[in-house]
Amino acid sequence: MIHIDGVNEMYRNANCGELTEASAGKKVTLAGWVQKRRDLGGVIFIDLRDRSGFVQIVFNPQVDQEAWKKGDKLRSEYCVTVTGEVVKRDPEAVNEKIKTGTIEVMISEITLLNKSKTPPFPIEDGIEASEDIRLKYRYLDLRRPEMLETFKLRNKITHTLRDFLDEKDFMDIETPILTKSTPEGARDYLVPSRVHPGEFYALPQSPQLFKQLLMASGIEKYYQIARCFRDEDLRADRQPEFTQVDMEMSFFEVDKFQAMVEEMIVRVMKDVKGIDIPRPFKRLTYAEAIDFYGSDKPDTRFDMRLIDLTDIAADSTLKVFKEVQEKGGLVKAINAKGVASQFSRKQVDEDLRAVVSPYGAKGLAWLKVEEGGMKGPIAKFFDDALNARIIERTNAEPGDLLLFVADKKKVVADSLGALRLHLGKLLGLIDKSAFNFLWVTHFPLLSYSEEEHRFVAEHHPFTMPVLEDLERIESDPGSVRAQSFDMVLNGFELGSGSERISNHDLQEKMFKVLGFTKERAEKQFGFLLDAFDYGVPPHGGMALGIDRIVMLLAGRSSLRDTIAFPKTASASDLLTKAPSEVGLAQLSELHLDVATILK
RNA sequence: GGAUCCGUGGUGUAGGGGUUAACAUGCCUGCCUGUCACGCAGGAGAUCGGCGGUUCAAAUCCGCUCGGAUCCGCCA
Repeated sequence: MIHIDGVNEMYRNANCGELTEASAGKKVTLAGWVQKRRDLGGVIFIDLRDRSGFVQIVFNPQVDQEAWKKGDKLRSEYCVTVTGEVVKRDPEAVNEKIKTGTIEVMISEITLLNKSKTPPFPIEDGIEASEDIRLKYRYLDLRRPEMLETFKLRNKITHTLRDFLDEKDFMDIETPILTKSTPEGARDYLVPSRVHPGEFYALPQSPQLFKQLLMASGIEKYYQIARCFRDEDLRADRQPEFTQVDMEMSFFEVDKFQAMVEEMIVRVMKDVKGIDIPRPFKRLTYAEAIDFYGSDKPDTRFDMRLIDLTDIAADSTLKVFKEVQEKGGLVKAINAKGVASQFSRKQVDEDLRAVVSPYGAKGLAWLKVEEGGMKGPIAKFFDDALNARIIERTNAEPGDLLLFVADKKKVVADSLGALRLHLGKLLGLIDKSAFNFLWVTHFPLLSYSEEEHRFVAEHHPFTMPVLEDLERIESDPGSVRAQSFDMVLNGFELGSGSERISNHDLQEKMFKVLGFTKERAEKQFGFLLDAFDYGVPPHGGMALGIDRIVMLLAGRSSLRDTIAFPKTASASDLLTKAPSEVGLAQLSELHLDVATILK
């Protein structure tokens, strides 16, 4: 695992974790860190760790008095190189719990390379140290085997991706980090220009424009493992800088491209996890995903679909149910099978309601299905005929718990979607070993922004509309679907792709629909429109988030565990203490000091 | 921008108006030649995140603040 090729043979000619009985009798030189010391007074045992694992080394005064004396001084995380003979352990001394437990190394020579302070937390798996301590001493945290394994996994994933894309004739091309700010979409990180007072570069949210320009350049197939930057608030699965495998190709055919991406994912899953993922992947349209699961990135490892009961609810005597329909809203429910007895009235009204309320749901109605009727505070609003219809629609049986939200479409989808996920986890309905890849296609091209009082691009402004919808782009922009697709894994969005607009006039029209003046479109994206005038091929592509892939394949719950030096929720780096203040001289040089700004 | 939770020896926790601030582990010293969560004996180590307030008395109650976590908004 660590290559033994003589490049550092003064320090090592074998790896700790790879020694086996086959090496018994050989003299080896190892280099690594003191994992654990067991000093029995005479003989001293030390677990010596390197990147490959660890092995027990033994200091015995009868083997070498000098080495034994030095061994007595070793402490946790001291960095050493040792030489000794590999010996097979006596049968009763074998430790079956460790990989190298049948052998040990009798040390005759030791060189202390560097001492260590006592580490703030033990360098081992499953530690309890809080995350801020781990991040402050990230270099120690990364020494822990489970962290090391995650980065080995990450390396294997990127390696496999590169190999695959290289086989498919994609060219790895770097695009600028200092680039142009395009305020559409996420907030940009800005970099002040020293040479151009008052002007700024932006760090790329993605290489989108450059990869499209590369298609205009005749590159035909491009990829990059690209760092992207977005100055938005963080989440457990969102960091301000993150890595994508970014792909774009000319003479683009959506289905063929998707098939290739599937092949790539299948390769990764096979090479990295040894798991066979069946193809083709499941597909849902955006509309179906929202309808069935209340989410555009549904976790399909369990079912529990959202069921539309708007029509039945409207026939009840419950006022809110009737009114919702008149206002264009929905009444939907999920059926939590067989768990009615697991939830007290209080648990539903408090615990489950707390799940839906952040999404704007004003209430969570519920019915417990019993033999011959329904039970619950709203049961009185439904007669037997309605109950029968509900039972039929929801496939309900005695013991089931039906949970209803009546509200605007978005609130119903968001809140029941969240409740579905919550219950899936709580009730153990999720097969944690499953990897459910899913395509979600045909997102809306545009969505109305209440804040900006205009339509904004759902994906980005370069996405090709579904051609048959195009006639409605001015009359009913919200109904136009996009030639876009997301890849979803176990409820996480891994990435988005689309066919791009490659026509000057259509791109101009899109900018117009998005509320750009001709001048602003020209100023911000003129270079792209110009490029479209020189025989740009039809093209498209997608980008997949590497950090999230690593997170899911490594079974971690935080993106931070997949990034060597991540940021906290407030976007700071606890190790380097970035961001930090800078001096006046530096600001002045960048024309950012108060005096210059006021001038 | 908003909500919730957390902050006590190096680390992880307990305590919750007056305590010698408890426990585990780690650390140090001594003893120990077959341990592998080594063992045994002893020891050091905490102004309870910071500031302010209430009180005779604050680690404990209140306010603000800093830091961390999760979520909503936000994330083309």
